[in-house]
Amino acid sequence: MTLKPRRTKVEPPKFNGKRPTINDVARLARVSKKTVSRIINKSPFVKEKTREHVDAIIKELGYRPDPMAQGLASKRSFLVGLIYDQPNPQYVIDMQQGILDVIRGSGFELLVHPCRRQAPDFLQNVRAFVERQKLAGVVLPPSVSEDDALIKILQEFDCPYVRIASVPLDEPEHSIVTHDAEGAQEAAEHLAELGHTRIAHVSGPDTFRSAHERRAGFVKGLKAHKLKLERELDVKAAYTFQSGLEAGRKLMELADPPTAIFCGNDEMAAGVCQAVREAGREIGKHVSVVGFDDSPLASRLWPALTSVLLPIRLMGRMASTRLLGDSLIGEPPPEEALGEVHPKLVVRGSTGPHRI
Amino acid sequence: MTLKPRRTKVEPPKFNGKRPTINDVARLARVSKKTVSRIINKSPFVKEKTREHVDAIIKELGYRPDPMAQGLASKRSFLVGLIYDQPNPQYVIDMQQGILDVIRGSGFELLVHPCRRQAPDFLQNVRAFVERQKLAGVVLPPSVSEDDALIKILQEFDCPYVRIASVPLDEPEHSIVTHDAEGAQEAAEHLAELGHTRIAHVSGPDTFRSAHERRAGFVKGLKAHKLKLERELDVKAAYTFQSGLEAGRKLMELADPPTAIFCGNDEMAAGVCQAVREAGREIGKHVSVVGFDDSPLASRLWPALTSVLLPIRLMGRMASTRLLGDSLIGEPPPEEALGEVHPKLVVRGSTGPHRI
DNA sequence: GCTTTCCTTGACACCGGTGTCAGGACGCGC
DNA sequence: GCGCGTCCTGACACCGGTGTCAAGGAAAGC
Repeated sequence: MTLKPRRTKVEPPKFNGKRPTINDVARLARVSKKTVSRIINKSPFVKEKTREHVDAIIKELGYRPDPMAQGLASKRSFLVGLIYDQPNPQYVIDMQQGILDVIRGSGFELLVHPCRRQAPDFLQNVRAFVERQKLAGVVLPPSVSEDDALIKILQEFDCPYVRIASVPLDEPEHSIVTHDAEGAQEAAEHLAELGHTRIAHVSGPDTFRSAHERRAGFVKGLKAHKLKLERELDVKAAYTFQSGLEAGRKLMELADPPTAIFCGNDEMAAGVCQAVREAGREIGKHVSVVGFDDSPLASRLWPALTSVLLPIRLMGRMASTRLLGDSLIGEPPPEEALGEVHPKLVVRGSTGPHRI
Repeated sequence: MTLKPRRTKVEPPKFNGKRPTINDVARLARVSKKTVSRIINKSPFVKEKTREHVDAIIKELGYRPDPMAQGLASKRSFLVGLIYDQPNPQYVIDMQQGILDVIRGSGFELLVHPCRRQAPDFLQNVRAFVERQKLAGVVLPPSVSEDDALIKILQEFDCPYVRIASVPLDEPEHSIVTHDAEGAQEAAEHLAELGHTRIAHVSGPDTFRSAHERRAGFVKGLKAHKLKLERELDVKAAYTFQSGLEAGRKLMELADPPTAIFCGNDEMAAGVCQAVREAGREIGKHVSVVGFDDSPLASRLWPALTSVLLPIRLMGRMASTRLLGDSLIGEPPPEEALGEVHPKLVVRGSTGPHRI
C-alpha cells in the first residue's frame, strides 16, 4: 500500500486548457503547419535553423502529434499488431514484453490479436483486423508465421510484417530464425552421452513447423550417436500438458519403456513427468526427461526440468526492431539487429545417467 | 502443415478499388453522410424506412467505418487499454483473453500496457498513454487498480475505467470485486480440518492489497478453529517463485517447522514446495502446501497443488462488459453482468492430514 | 547581371468521419 | 387556414494532421 512519494505532478503547459495542436505550434513558431509536420516527421528538407526554432516551441508546449489525425491523413497507424495462435502463455507474455521493450516511448503501441488458425473465419478475421487498423506492422510468431495465405493478405494491404520461424524462410529480411533443430539435436546428444539408448520423443502437432524441426533435429542428434528413433517411441501430441500426460502414459505402458524422453515443449514434458511418476518411476533416475522452451515451469518442477532455452523476449525485440527500423529513435543494440537466434540446452535435475 | 481447406475468399464488393467510405454509402443511398453517420451510431432519430434502406447499401458495399476518422472526429478511440503491473503471466494472459472474449467482433481492440508502478515516471507514462490514445476505457487489475493517483488521472481525461479489486471499493459501478479473503479463509479451514495446528503463511508484497486480504482471510479462518498465526510462521515474500523459495527455506530451518503452509499465490507455493523438498520432507505428507490462483502451474506440479481458484478470464469478461456496456452488440451473458466473483478452493494432492 | 537549378517553405485540398444548427415535413389544435 | 411543436434530414464547419504543388529565395553557371 505504501509507495515511495512521487515527484509532484509536472503539468505540461497546456494551450487554452487543452492539448496543443500542430496549429498552435505553427502559429507560435510563425511557420506553416506543414513545416511543423515536416519537423515531426524528420524530413531532411528543413533548414537547420528553422528546425531548432520549432523544436524549441514544441518542447515548450509539450506538443505531441495526435496519432488518430496522423493515421487518418497518412493512412497508417502507430499500432503494432501481435497476431498469434499460441497455447503457451509464457511464450506470449515474453514476446509481448520483447516488442514493448523496443516500442516503448517511440509512440507506437501494441495491439494483441490472438486467433485460432483452424477457425473457418481465420483469414477473414485477420483481414478485417489489418485493414481496419492500418497497422504499422505485425509480428507473427509460429504457427501463424507459417500461413502463406495470411502472408498474402498482409502483402495485399501493404502491411509490413516479421515472421518468426524455426527455419530460414525465403524472405530473410522479414524473418527471425530460431533454428529449433539445433536445440533438439543438442538435447538428443545430451541424452545419448548420458548412456541412454532407448530414447523416446513426444512431438508437437503437425500444424506447427517447429514440431517437425524439433523432431528432425532430435533424430539427427540420435544418428550422430548411431541411435535411431524407434517407431513405438515416436509419439505425437499437441503441445499441451494433457496431451503430454497421455503420451507419457502410453510410453510407460510399453513392454520395454524408454529410459529417456525428449519432449517438444515444456508443457508436454510436465505431462510426461506426471505420467512417469504415476508409473512409480523416478524422474532423472529411472527416466530422464527433457523439455523445450525453458519456460518458468521448467525450473518450478521437481526435479527441475532440463530444457532447451529459446530467448523469446529477445526474439520479440528483434522482430519489432526489424519491423519499425528507422522509425525508432536511436540505434538498436547490435544483438537486436540480428535476424537469428540459437537455442541452448539448460541441464537440470530431470536428466541423469542411464542405469542398467 | 496440413489444414482443412478454407472457404474460398469472400471478396467484399469494393468501391473503385478501395474501401468504401461514408461518402460512397451516402451517395448510393441518396442521403447525406450525416444520416449515414447517425445510422452507424444507432441514433434513434432516424426514420425506420431510411435506416433499412441505408443499412442495405452498407451491407451491399461491405462498408465499415474507419476507426481513425471516427476517433479524430469524436475524440474517442475504439481501443481498450489493459494497464497492469503483474508478475504472473498466466494472470495477464487470462485477463487479456477475457477482455478479448467480449470485445471480439465489436470493433474494439485491446492495447496492452504493462508498467512498473514503482517507477518514478509511472504516472507520467500512463498519463501520456491515456491522453494520446483517447482510450475507450481501461481495465485495471491489481495492483494498479489500487493507485488513487492513477484513478485521478483517468478521471481528469474522462477515461472510463474498471478496477479489479480484492475488496469492495467506494465506486461499485466501476469495479469488479474478487473477495480474496473468502478464499484464503477457506484454505485455512481446510488445513485446520486436516488437523494441522502449526500453519504458516507466506504472503505477497505490501504493494498489493490482495496480499493483505489473503492474509487477513487466512487469519480469520484460523481463528474460526481457535488457531492463530504465530509470528515466526508469518513470512513476507514477493509473489515470485524465488521469494517463495527463500521464504520456504526460512520456514524449514525453524526449530519447530510448520506442518502446513498457505501461500499468497501459486508461484510462491511452487517455491515453497521446492524448499520443502530440499529439506528432505514430502509434500502432502510431512508438509501440506496451499497456493492461490489455481494457475496451470498448480496442476503441473507433483503432487498437484491445492489452490484457491480465481476465475480470472471471467473477471476480464466482466470488466470489459462493464466498461463498454451498451456499445456492445447484444446482451451480455448474465454472469458477465455481475460485479463480483468468489474464489473457490480446489483440493489436490499437496494437502493431506496432519501426522503426529 | 541574368538565367537556371536546387533547396526550403507555405497554401490549400483532403483523409473520413462527427457536432451544430437551421430548415423542411408532418401532425395537431383551434 | 394558420400557428406550433415534434420529428427527421442535410449543409457546413471542423477534428488534427499529411500530400501536392507551386512559389520564393539562395546558390551556381554562363
